[in-house]
Amino acid sequence: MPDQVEQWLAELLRLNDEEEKVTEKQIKIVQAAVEIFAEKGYSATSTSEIAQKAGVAEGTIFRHYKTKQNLLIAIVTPIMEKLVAPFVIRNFQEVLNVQYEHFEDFMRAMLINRLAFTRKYAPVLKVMIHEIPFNPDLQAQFMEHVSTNVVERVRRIVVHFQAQGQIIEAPADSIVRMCASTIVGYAVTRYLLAPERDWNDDEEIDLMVRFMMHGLSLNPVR
Amino acid sequence: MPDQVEQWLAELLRLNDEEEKVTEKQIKIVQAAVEIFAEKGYSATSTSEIAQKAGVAEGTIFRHYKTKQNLLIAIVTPIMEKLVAPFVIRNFQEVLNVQYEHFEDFMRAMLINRLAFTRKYAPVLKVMIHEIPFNPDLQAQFMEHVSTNVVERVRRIVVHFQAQGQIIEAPADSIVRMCASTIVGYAVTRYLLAPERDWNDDEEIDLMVRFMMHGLSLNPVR
DNA sequence: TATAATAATGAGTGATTACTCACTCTGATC
DNA sequence: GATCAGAGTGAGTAATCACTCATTATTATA
Repeated sequence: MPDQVEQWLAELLRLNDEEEKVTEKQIKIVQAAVEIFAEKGYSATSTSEIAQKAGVAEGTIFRHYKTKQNLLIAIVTPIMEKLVAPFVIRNFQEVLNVQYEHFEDFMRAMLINRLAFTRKYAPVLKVMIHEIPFNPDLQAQFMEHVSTNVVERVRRIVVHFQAQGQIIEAPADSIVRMCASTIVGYAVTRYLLAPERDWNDDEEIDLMVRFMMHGLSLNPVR
Repeated sequence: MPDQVEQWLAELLRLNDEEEKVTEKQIKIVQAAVEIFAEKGYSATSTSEIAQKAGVAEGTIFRHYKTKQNLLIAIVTPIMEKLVAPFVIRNFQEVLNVQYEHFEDFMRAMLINRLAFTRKYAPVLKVMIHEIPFNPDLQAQFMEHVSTNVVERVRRIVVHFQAQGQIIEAPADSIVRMCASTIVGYAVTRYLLAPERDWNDDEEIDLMVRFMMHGLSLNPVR
């Protein structure tokens, strides 16, 4: 776990905002904070506990992150950005038209890609999910990134495939929500609720794609 | 909101364990606690704040609920039991065989029923969802009620309809999870994420049933 | 090696925390 | 009206909270 966290941390924090200097101790702090936040929740975690686990003086935390809340934001923000990154690329719609002739291919690709992301950042995503409802700053971030950017773009894709007659004519928002529920439901079960279970990811992905494709198909049942 | 909360509270606490005496102040305390827990989270809520909002001395809270954690449990436990109640009735499977010839009817009935429940107890369910991952007692309760009771029973129903050839042959757990994701995804979006949006519940329910039925149907797509 | 700048420290701060307890209040029973 | 039991109180407690700051250690540049 430490190795893994340090790996993506170094990666993330460095390419965050034009090469801000990040010290060893900063990495240790974020590392420890993520672990404890994910285990006991943000509010139930004390800064002294973080300092102890990070092997750092408590003052060091406040030297780099002025407040405890600031530390939370510094942890969640880059992950939130990376979470939506694949949807915010410039030529999203064009890539789609060219590369994915069928809705199914698009869904499978996205599913595999974002599921790998979830595995990689599971602890931070857990903290994110839990703290968004109680933190106005995170709420604003979430609204901007996920609601405004992602949902709106995916909506357009749904409309696109509806016009092609590949999926049913129903409110695009509802279609987006049902697909998102299927995927998020798996991600949560897979990595948060029962990560120790034996999972056959390939089989589950095939099943979900089938479920969603059939669910949105025009064909009548039976 | 207060009226609503008081209504189900009186109803709940009274038929909880053979008519334990519940005072006016106890109702006020639980009422205030639920509201603040739902708004800022359990750990971020102080007992003094609860006392203030309830119009009660802080000592009164600890007279009835020995600890803050105890108060949380006293709030969540009865709702957790009611949440799974429809699945735990004695002759669940028989009712099903007689009353619901088709999988679709069963799903629609459950969907409507549990969605009404979610609307009624939304604040407590929010608290429940947020605190289960961090509270061993609630975790144990959830495992017992939801995992052991509900999932196991619904699993058997899925297998039943699979044998009848009404739905696809896939791991029953996965089918249960995908249906649960669809429903929970709607409940969360409807009552927690965007409760102020204009929702057409009947249309959404029809759409979800269609989505799940098509998703699990045997027919090949296109 | 000297100097400047930044990183790191940890004892100390007032505020707040969950919880206690000696006490008062209230209403039912004899 | 005396007695008693439980409901309710609120000042008080030790512990812990996020955060500060004067001081020291480390590093980079000259």
